[in-house]
Amino acid sequence: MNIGEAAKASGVSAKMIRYYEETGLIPQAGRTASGYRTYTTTDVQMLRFVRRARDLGFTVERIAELLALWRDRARHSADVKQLALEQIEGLRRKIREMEEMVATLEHLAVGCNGDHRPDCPILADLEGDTSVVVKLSPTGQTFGRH
Amino acid sequence: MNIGEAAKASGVSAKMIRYYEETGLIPQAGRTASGYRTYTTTDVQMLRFVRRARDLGFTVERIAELLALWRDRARHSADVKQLALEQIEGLRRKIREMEEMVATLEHLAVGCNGDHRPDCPILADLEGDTSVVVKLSPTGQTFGRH
DNA sequence: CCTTGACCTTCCCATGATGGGAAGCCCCAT
DNA sequence: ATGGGGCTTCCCATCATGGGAAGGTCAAGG
Repeated sequence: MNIGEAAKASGVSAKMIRYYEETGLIPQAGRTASGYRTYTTTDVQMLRFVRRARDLGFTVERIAELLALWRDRARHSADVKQLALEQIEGLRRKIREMEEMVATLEHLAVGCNGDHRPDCPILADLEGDTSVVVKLSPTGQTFGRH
Repeated sequence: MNIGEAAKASGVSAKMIRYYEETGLIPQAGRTASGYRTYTTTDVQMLRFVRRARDLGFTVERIAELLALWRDRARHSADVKQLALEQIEGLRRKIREMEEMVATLEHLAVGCNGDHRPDCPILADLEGDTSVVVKLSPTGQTFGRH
């Protein structure tokens, strides 16, 4: 099948399929006499694999490792699990960072009247050197002033 | 003061200060006769403002709006609050997405032995068309199979 | 058989925020 | 006056993705 069909069947855009091939994430596709790329159902399965891994937030670099393990029949499931756990770790770290941002913003927003007057603790905080950074305790309670 | 000092005082790298100036986020700095950029304490305050807003995850585009409000003495605090609430909204959305990824990965990881054997539900899921996507209910419980 | 429209190819450019590095000028202290 | 560190501009790279142009290909219908 052509790249367009493979794209539809895998959920990966034709643009990205070419990019993945160019960067070596996936092997070079077969070609027709006239130069069109051709894809087998196995190729589409691999593309779906990549797509799903992207949906789970893996970087292309990580996906290359996952694909290598996928192809390796003598793999150790421990290695796969390791990658998954590291991914969870990384996601959790980013989540925590963003939760801290949310907590700080909420803290500032509740103090803001939100009316026609100009006074606003949000701007005051951004401006001043008495910035509030709300840290999250493990219990989810907020505290701190910095 | 020179750009290096301003960078140290504001926490924004010299590279980024030039970039912000070039893209119009901040006004063009003054120059010495020989072409060096010069910064006043007011400029540094503005740079700190930008820095803090970045720390809260605002995009440069949003920060431009915040700076405009900051400079506008006739602003309505409602507009500032609006920006903050939208920012919270956006962060929450991303957090939710990542939490779903984490939930799915954890679900898959607990089913993986993590030993020397090759069998691994993580790869099986990525590969197959019986992919598990764990959706998060409002109570934090997990359910669903897709 | 030829046209038409949809598809494919490669190549270049852009995103957003950041950093690296080179070539060349400037400033200050010794 | 010399040396080292700071400044200038300019170009390139990141990461994953999309847009678009110029040109070749394929299949269906007149």
